[in-house]
Amino acid sequence: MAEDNTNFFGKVYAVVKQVPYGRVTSYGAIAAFLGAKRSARMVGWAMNASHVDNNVPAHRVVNRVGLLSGKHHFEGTNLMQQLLESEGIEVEDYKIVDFAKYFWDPAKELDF
DNA sequence: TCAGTGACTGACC
DNA sequence: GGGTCAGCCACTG
Repeated sequence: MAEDNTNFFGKVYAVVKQVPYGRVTSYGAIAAFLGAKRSARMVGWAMNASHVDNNVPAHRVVNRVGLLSGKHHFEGTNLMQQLLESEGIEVEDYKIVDFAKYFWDPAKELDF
């Protein structure tokens, strides 16, 4: 399941859970960190499957430009944005403002 | 087994 | 600056 870091999904969950409060990362960054940069879609798919696991802050994972591409997968139409704003992240029109400022790179900040 | 699909990304035009 | 295409891989019917 989510805690099993032996498979790709498990690794994705493990990384996403390490994202600090008030920070965000991208699908590509996670994929690259896991050694599968070309498999960013799998990260997104993992998020799709992670909605059953509340411990996975999927709202902190956005695409490479900071756009909340997965907002429609959250219950409300703006739940994802509200969650980010509640963490002090500026979000405008479903897009993170100063994305680079809040960006958290697992390859640099994390060390598996 | 095969084909379609997707919460992505980079390259090209 | 924005639209399109191909590559990537797991899941579903």
